[in-house]
Amino acid sequence: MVLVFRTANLVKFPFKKTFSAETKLFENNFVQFMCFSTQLIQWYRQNKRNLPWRETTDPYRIWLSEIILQQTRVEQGLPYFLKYVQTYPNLSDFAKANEDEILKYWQGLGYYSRARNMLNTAKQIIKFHNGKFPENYAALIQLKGIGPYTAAAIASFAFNEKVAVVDGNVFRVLSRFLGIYEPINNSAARKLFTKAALELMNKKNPAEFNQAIMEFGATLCKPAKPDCSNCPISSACFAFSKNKIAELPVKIVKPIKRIRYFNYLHLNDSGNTFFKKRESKDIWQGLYEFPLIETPKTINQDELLEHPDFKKLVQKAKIKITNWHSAKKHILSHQIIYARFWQIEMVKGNLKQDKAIIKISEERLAEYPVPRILDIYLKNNNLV
DNA sequence: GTCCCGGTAC
DNA sequence: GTACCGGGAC
Repeated sequence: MVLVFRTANLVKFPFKKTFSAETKLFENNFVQFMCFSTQLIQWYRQNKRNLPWRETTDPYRIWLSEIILQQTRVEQGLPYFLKYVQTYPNLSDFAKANEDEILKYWQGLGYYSRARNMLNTAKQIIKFHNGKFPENYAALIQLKGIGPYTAAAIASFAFNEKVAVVDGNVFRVLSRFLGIYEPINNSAARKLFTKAALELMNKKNPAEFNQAIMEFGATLCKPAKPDCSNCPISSACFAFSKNKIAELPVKIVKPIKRIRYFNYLHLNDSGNTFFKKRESKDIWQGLYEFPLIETPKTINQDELLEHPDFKKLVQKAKIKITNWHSAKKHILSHQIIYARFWQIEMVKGNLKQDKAIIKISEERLAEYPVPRILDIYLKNNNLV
């Protein structure tokens, strides 16, 4: 399907923000994206799912649906919506409910603060707004549980206010279509995308435009495997034309920092110490380190002595903790390791027989490959 | 099993 | 910036 753009509908690329160099080129070639709104709405009318909250302009029901749909897929949220509407047909019914009741119906949906906030907000509206739902974005966003997205959704769907919804779908659709490389999990992104969405919006029908762009993102311009072959605007789409669909939207990857506590046993057995090669599917595979006891949190001397792994290792040998160090922080791309080195004197007896643990002279420590954090420790203690 | 997705409150 | 949650894709 070829998209025919009418010159009369063109507007200038409305953003000062510099996009990628490619976007600039794209801008020259495809200023035609102005039929975006028309095309999208046309697509929406032909492809929309029939959903109960689309049959109403009752702000209460729209609010209910929008809160339920936060962080939630339509298919999962739908039965909850029906249950709530049936049980509480209007706001005052809802406001009279108690929290247990509301939460019971919410059970399984997750993010339970949404339900608690809803009850709170319902009561607020009864008390401070004479039971009448606030009718504009500014008033809506004051309410608990209603942020920028939900305020825009209610304001446009129920009252046709000219405000753009910016949810995950909108980020995706616009970043792909316009070639916006601003990372969507940056604080600057919302402003930029809100501006973009507002520029593209059909101001005569904000409600339908907002519905359309989100439905489009949810069912066609999906995060993975978007259905570009059936897309009515692919010919004007930056990502499609430049084969950049997979890289948009841009998201800053924030590695999850797993926090771990390592207790390294620097044993001294008359000039010898012990090393163990790391074999498991974990960090530092193949490197050597002191016998390690990993704990879920930081531990003190008594806790170390009582630790089952420690007891298993030492068994009946007589030992003495001669020194310990405060935990050293070691940051990897995806983990934070707090490593504490315990210096322990073997007074009498031997460690548990363990083929993996090798006994080595402290003079020869330098011959073994060790993780950075161990290397630093050994250097600090003049051992390498 | 692991990874990815997603609005708001604080 | 991080906690809150469950589901779907792989």
